[in-house]
Amino acid sequence: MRWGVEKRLEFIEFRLFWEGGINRADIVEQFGVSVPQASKDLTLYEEKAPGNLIYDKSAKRYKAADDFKPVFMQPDASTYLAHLRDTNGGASGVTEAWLASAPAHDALPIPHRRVEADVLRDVLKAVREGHSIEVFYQSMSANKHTPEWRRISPHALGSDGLRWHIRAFCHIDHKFKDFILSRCMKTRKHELSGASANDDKLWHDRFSVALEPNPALSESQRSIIAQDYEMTNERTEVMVRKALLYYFLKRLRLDVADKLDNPHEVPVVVANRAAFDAALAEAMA
Amino acid sequence: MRWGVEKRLEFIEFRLFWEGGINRADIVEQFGVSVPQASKDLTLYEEKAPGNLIYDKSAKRYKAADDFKPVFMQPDASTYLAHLRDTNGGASGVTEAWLASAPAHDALPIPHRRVEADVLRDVLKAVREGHSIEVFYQSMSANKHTPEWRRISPHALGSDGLRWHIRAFCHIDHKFKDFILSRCMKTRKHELSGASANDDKLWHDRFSVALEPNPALSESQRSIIAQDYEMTNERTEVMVRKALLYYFLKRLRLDVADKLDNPHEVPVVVANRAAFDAALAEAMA
DNA sequence: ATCATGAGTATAGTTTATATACCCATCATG
DNA sequence: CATGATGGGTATATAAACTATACTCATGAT
Repeated sequence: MRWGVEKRLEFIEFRLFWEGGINRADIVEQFGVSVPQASKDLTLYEEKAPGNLIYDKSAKRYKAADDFKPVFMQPDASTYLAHLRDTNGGASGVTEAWLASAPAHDALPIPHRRVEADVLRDVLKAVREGHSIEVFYQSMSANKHTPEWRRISPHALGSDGLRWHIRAFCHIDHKFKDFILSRCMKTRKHELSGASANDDKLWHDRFSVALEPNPALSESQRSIIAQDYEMTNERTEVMVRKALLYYFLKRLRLDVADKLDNPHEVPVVVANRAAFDAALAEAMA
Repeated sequence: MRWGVEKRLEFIEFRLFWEGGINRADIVEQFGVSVPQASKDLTLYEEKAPGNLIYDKSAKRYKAADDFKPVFMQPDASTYLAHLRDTNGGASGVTEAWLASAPAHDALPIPHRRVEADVLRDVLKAVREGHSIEVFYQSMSANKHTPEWRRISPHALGSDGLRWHIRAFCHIDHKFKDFILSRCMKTRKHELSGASANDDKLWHDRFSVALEPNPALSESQRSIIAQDYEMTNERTEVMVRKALLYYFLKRLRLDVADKLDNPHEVPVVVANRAAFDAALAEAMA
């Protein structure tokens, strides 16, 4: 089956499963095919997935059968929720919007900072070809009050969940550091690299964070958490690069959770806290 | 032009722009077309976007021209980064992986909890059709030690950035509350709704959070921040539903930033803090 | 010198899709 | 209760897209 046809059948199934129904017009809108072709697609879908499709003459709409069994996709809640998030801001549009009758919804507005496409593109090129590069960078350290040109040898990108940064060898400070992408104003001057990616020890070394359900919760609550996080013996290990450990601490509020948050807001805590703190100290040195 | 063709041209352009080059084989792999068709696509791309494409005979690879000008997509860093994030866990696969020569990268592992597709599907149905529904829910409040059936009238979905919850009228507590999706084990018994979505005042009311660059930063740093966040007079307003205000506080660490974090980690702070606290108190009542 | 690789092209034939036209069932409306 | 609007189905002829196959060319590695 051709790629386009497959996609349309997948779309039909997506709509049936998540929104309960579909019309020819939906297919026409989404893919720009003709009305007869949309008819054929629905007929074809019925052939490939017999019994999933029921035409409700009264509602004038195809509906999903009660015993609907997906064959073109795995029913996955996180996929649907990702579509939902994408319809929210309307900005990025990574996924095509496959949702028609989405529920009322809202995601927390995260004020996000713009990354220049040309900057990212040039950084990617430098990583790919093993170059060093100069970035016009606004540092946030106290003694840097204006942006300045800095030569770096980038080798990877990292994300703390809210924004991406470049992992690079800094030719000024002579060590590997993080450079936040949105603070790179422009780039110039590709040259030979000043360091090997292999030497970035903190990037390659990982610390195994042991998580356990918050002991302040009831036994039943803990077991639910353990189940949700797919723990064994109420324990799970998350491997985190040492270069990302600090962000992990902050993002999951591990530094303040026990003091400031209610236990029911803190499903999991770090079980190997001493080792964690030691690894963090190493990473911050 | 047919939808499938358009998508392939878009793909060609994406690869050229972000990865600097493309081969016929890439198109064949991605879309399952024949080799001659991939050739035709490249020829067609050259027609539609003259001058963008340069064949490097030595490298045996099409490369992006120096003066490359996208015509099938807007060059958008966040789209690329979303692709990048998707290749990370490998789990969801919202976007098709369009990246071949992605840089080394890693996103902070956020331990995430599984949402049952059937639960979400049933909740969506209830929202769509204005039903109430029973969910087998593990509450985290101290006195609820085991999951129990609760009747709710859901009307919307909300996200705090880390996980989604249902916004619903609770038939036990007789008020609107949040029900975290991953803690809904199963659903049953659709009935008539117990409340109108319009009555959920905290959902519909929004508070305008005023953000300003952290005053602890230098003037230059503040002006950079102001520019990044597209502020005018070093101010920007973010409208947040009162029902999400508490999450906003926690996620952006607004409750602890001034005490525990270094100024350079906290680009923005709340400018209308008194009003913010009042709104928050109202929302938590 | 030979071969593998990646690309281009030509031909014949198939699949997919369009445009157009006409038919049917349901339901709301006058 | 006729009427029309809506949503769907189907038939035909035609056009576009795509495949399979086969052969050619240029480059660079062995």
